[in-house]
Amino acid sequence: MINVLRQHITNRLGDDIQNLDQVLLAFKPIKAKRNEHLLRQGDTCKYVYFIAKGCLQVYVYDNDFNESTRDIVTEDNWCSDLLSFGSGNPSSENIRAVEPCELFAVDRENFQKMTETIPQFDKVYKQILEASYANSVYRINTLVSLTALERIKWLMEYRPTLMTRLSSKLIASYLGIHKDVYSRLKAKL
Amino acid sequence: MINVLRQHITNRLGDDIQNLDQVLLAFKPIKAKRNEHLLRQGDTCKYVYFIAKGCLQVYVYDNDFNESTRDIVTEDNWCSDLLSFGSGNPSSENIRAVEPCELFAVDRENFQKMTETIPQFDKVYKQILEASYANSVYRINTLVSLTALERIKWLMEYRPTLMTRLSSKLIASYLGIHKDVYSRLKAKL
DNA sequence: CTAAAACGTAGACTTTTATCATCGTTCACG
DNA sequence: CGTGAACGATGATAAAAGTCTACGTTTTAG
Repeated sequence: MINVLRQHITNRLGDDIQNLDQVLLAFKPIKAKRNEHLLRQGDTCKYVYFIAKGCLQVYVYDNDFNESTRDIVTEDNWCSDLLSFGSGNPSSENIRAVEPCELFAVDRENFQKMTETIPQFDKVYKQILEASYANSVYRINTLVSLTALERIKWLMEYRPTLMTRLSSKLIASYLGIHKDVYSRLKAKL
Repeated sequence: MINVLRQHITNRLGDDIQNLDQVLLAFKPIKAKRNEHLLRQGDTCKYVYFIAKGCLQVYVYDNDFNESTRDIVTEDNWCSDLLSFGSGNPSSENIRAVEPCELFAVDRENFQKMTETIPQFDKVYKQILEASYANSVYRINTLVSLTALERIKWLMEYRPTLMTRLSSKLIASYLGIHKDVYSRLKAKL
């Protein structure tokens, strides 16, 4: 399974990477059960996770204790609260496995050491950041410029597999609408 | 005015930076008039801007050709469409000066050369990315978890100067609500 | 300086979204 | 297995947000 991570990195940096085995050793394999939490708000985010298999939800609670999903991350991607991870400050977010997951986790100490000593790993970090940022930018633009119905259509076009793979409740919370509304609008397509 | 940029960098990296003068030379001073565009959707974003003075709006158009503001960036911060800038692909965003601005612009060629050859500048780039990303994460969480009224209160608390400094129209578009709604809700506080 | 344009507020009204309750269905777990 | 909890759909209703018009004020540009 670690080969999924190896492949991910070589795909991005080419296969002439020194220290790749050393990098891979810093990652701990972790299995997360469905609904298991990897991070709770108030705790410091101690790891960056690479998802080899499964799906993670990053969410916050609104004033009425409903979940609002900032991001849904699937296999072959990275997931963390990078802000808390980088600063050591308590996180305001929660991360939960919405499917049984196979993950690789790297802690802050190893992560920082590698970004400082292994230039290739530093590039990986920048790519994680850039990809996360790109994703965020698109998401903000959809949230501020589209209606609920348009956001549903957007998801169908750009991340169609999510809609069949995940519960309606989760999709609705990702789109920033209520599950009842999602159910009705979806029926009208 | 270039000293604002010099100060910004030394504040973050300490003042023992080699090549700082070389770095600063790569930045072109630019004055932008109120309402002048620095980027139009469809064009490639050629520069990263440092704002020494003034305020920039990053926005997209929705289906009805209304502006939806992804971000508002003020002095002592960086602004760009990093996705288009990094990839060279056409941007889907627009950037406009909402006040007369004094900017420092660095183009892609110089930027990439510096990230590769000057480790200190690479750190600056990572900090720009991290700050932009952190900002985006907060923004997504407010957009998915707060009502219009709550978002107004949020802005009053965390970016109060924006509310007095900018037009209601712009603030409303930043909050993802219509100007009429913003006007009414504001009156009810 | 002045006319035109843009802006901010307000009222009336429509549409969209949220809330609440209900009811089969599905799913998880003992 | 069976049973209790979670889920998804739907109707009725309430609340929130959007739309349109109007009007006085401010800003802009010639």
